[in-house]
Amino acid sequence: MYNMKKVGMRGVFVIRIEDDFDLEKIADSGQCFRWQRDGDGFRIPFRDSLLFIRKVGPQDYEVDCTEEEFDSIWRPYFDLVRSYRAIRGKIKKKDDPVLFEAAKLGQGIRILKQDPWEMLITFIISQRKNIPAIRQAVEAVCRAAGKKKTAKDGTEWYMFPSAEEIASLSDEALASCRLGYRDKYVRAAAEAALRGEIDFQKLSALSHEDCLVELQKLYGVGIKVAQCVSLFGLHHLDAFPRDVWILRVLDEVYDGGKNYRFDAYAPYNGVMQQYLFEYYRNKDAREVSV
DNA sequence: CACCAGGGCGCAT
DNA sequence: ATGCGCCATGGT
Repeated sequence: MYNMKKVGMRGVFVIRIEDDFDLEKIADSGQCFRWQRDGDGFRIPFRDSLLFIRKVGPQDYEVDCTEEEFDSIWRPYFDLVRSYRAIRGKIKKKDDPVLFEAAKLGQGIRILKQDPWEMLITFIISQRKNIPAIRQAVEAVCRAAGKKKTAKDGTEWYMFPSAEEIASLSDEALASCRLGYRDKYVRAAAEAALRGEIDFQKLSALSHEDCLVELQKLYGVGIKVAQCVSLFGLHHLDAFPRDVWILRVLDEVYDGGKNYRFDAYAPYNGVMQQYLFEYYRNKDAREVSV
């Protein structure tokens, strides 16, 4: 626990996180679509838990769970046992000034350990959508099929639905989530899961490459979605999803990717991908405001 | 191996 | 009001 020590304890307590950790940047990084801004903090749903977390000092965060819950659920979720500062330190300015700058601006981004089933459905839904639209569609699916929960403070929220819950939706109910042509992919994935054809335990034990091959056997899952599930759901940190922004930066800066040093950053190419994604997606806005 | 359709929303114009 | 583009994929 080199990057975290507790400062107090109660149902609400404050933890100190000394490693790279920036809630705003993680929330904006396109890996989680259900975080909700609440006052000066965030409400974060994960499986059957809801965490409220807010920054109360340079490295201090107030959380509304017990210490045991933080250690068993949220510390793994935030991947706090790993040093992202050390990963960032692998980037040398002279080798790659663009990635160096991206990582400087993206300091604080981490790769969350999210639920693989949720990631599969979420990234199937994500195709050809922008981030606000993904948020809306995912929330609609949760409201239509997920279990309703009430947090300790009375906040009502919906769990991400299981395969059974999604499969049991009528065509009309699923259509009401406005997933467009993706609804058939979502239904197919739920039915495949019910037939026992998706075993995330087995997938996470496979090599990253074999894992991608297996995921792509699912209807509606191509290389991009497979990489996202692998990175954000199975925590294969070398997975490198290529969305339009990454293809753009590879094309414009790295000669179509030929000059990008994948070998130098293995097995953390996925972390670098997050820095580049964030950097390039916000490039225009940054240039206008500066 | 190239297109191309298919939904719907965010966002700039 | 209107068109363009979005963390793609399957079909032809």
